[in-house]
Amino acid sequence: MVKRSSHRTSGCPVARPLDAIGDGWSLLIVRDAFAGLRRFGEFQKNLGLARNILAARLRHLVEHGILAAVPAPDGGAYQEYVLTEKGRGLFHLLVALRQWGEEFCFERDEPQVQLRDRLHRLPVRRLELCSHDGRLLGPDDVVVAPTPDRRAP
Amino acid sequence: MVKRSSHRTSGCPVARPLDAIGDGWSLLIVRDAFAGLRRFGEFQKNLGLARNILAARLRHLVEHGILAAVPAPDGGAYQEYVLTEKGRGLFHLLVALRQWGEEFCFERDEPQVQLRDRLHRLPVRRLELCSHDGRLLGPDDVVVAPTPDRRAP
DNA sequence: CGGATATGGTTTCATTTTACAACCAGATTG
DNA sequence: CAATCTGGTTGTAAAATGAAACCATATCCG
Repeated sequence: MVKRSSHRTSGCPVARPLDAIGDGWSLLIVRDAFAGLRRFGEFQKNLGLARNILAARLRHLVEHGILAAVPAPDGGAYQEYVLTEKGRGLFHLLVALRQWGEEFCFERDEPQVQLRDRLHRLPVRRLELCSHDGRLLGPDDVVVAPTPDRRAP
Repeated sequence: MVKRSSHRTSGCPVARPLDAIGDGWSLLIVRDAFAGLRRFGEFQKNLGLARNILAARLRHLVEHGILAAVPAPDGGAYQEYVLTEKGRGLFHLLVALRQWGEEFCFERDEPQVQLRDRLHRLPVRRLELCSHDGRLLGPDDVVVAPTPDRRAP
């Protein structure tokens, strides 16, 4: 083998993120971070993965700027892992994963959980992709095209 | 080692999908399937991955009901791989991945592509998560709660 | 103070997965 | 009927994964 293949140099914005979050654990760590978990032990207990793997994943997520290791919130001697702006940007991705899981990965008679609006405690809508003028868009309604030059002047 | 850990039995709808699409290639295959690719050779050439890995991934995606291997569209001797309903359900997930990649995985001066409305060729909006009554929701505006019993009567 | 225990990892080693390359079989082409 | 294209299936080596053992600090408890 030569090395696990990297998508760093791909020009496709679907491919590049997979280096950072394209494994079986990273997104679950991020999910737990959204849920408020911060400490190594909390993640380890909640996810049940091997500690060396968790350490490697946390390091990886920190390197990719998704989590930040902050030194000590309450004067404790250890560090905590908190979501960065980039990490919080994964919210819609997690919601998409969740809604797809809800719809396609459970039998009808299985107990399940759902996302609700914190204010009224009612189920949220499905994610929506809209055109500039507000029409709902599906797979056949979009095309990919070059982004206009964004270089600083 | 015992076996790569599975999330099949997890009750969390974020975790379960990762067995099906939680690796570095599956989502790219699905992306290409959305783009209209169907044949083994097309995927292989476009993705540049090893043929045995592609064969394994395609088999895996078919087993999970994301792709279907249809026998022969034009009387050809080989099969083609097409998205199922479940596979098409991954649209929003791919869009979320794409938008996150666009925003956080490119330098300002890199050439890039974006998603546009096919009708007017204008950039699409960001994905939106809305409450039942249409308010835009962020990470702090939602909670998870048990889904009411959905068993058939 | 001194030992027990909790926390946050790293190390070791066996197993699995990934990747590349070579090979093979059936269909198509010349 | 030989060459070649398509769609795979073997090898084989490197790398990732996972369980358990180990280690270094901190904190608790008597």
